[in-house]
Amino acid sequence: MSIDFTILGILSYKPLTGYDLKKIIQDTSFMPWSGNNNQIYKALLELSKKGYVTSQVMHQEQSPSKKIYTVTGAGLSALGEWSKATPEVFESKKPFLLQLAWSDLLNRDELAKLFNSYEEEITGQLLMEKAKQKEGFFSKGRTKRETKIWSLINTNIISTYEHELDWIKQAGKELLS
Amino acid sequence: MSIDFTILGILSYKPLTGYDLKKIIQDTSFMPWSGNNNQIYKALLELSKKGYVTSQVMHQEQSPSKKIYTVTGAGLSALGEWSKATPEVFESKKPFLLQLAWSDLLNRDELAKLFNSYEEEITGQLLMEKAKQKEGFFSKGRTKRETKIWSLINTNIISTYEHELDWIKQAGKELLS
DNA sequence: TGTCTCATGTAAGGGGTTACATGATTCC
DNA sequence: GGAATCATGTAACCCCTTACATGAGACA
Repeated sequence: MSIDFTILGILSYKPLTGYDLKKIIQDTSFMPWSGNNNQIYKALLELSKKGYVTSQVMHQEQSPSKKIYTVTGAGLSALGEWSKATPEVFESKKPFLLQLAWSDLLNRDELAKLFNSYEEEITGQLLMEKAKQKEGFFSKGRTKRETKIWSLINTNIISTYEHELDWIKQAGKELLS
Repeated sequence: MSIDFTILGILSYKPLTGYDLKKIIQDTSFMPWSGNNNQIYKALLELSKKGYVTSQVMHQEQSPSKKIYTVTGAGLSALGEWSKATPEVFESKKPFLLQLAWSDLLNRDELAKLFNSYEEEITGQLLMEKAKQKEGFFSKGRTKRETKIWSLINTNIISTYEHELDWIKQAGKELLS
């Protein structure tokens, strides 16, 4: 569902091709899609049918032809409506908690190894996120307020991983000391 | 995939019916499934085929017959192997961040309303989680260590929502002041 | 009378994933 | 020569979700 609004949102920033959208979605961590083609091209077709986007074919000599998609007035107002809707609460889906739940089967060393590898994974993820944000699409907005909003989003993501890191460190101390 | 191990894990605590599993999965927040029947009964069939669980039909006079599932040795060792695997990092899928990303379309009042309703939703969720944990399956383990592990899981969930609450309050101050 | 709990299952559909297909250019 | 990037699309599959179906007893 919301991949539609994600696409409309990105296009509201500027007209882009499906390929461009794919790249943005792929390396924006708070967009929960693989960014692989099937969905994007399918969604663009549907959005066209609904009149939320229009496309223009650009022939290029060197590269293959592009379809540049532009959001319409109807698309923008649909996006605005969606923005105002009551937000859903996220569900905390952490596969690690599931794994941890039955880890009393493991001995002390195995448990310690599990905790260490999770800590390493999170640390790595945190570094990646920080790197991404420097060059990512969501660094500088069109208005001051948008820049501020995007900075809040980035803060949320980073601090979520930092919070998890704190938790796993504390948990390790409590369990393994 | 991991619903299989989740089922094995729960059954490792004690033998149960599909119906019991459904209820536990439904009201355990870190198990990311609807807990609705299709998957559970299907998974139990597959687990039977693989020899990870066995079932015994119990006829009852007043209620419908039950199938009580018990985890086998093979099932337990599969569960143990899975527990040792390198944990995946969770992805922070928060629909609210997606909604926020294009909220520069909204005016100040609409934005304030959006922030308030998210804060309320999270507050409500936090209360629910705290209530759940008091009576939930994952309150007291079989061993001291298991009790400690489950308490760490519960702490993770609660503090994740608390962290989100802190963030939204701070974000509101920064954006709307 | 109607809804809730116990108890097991089926049907249909949606959303997402990976992999495949094509074809040109650029870079090592 | 082989891999990566640009660019659009298709095919197959998996996981999960909602809704439906049945049928009995309990409770208001």
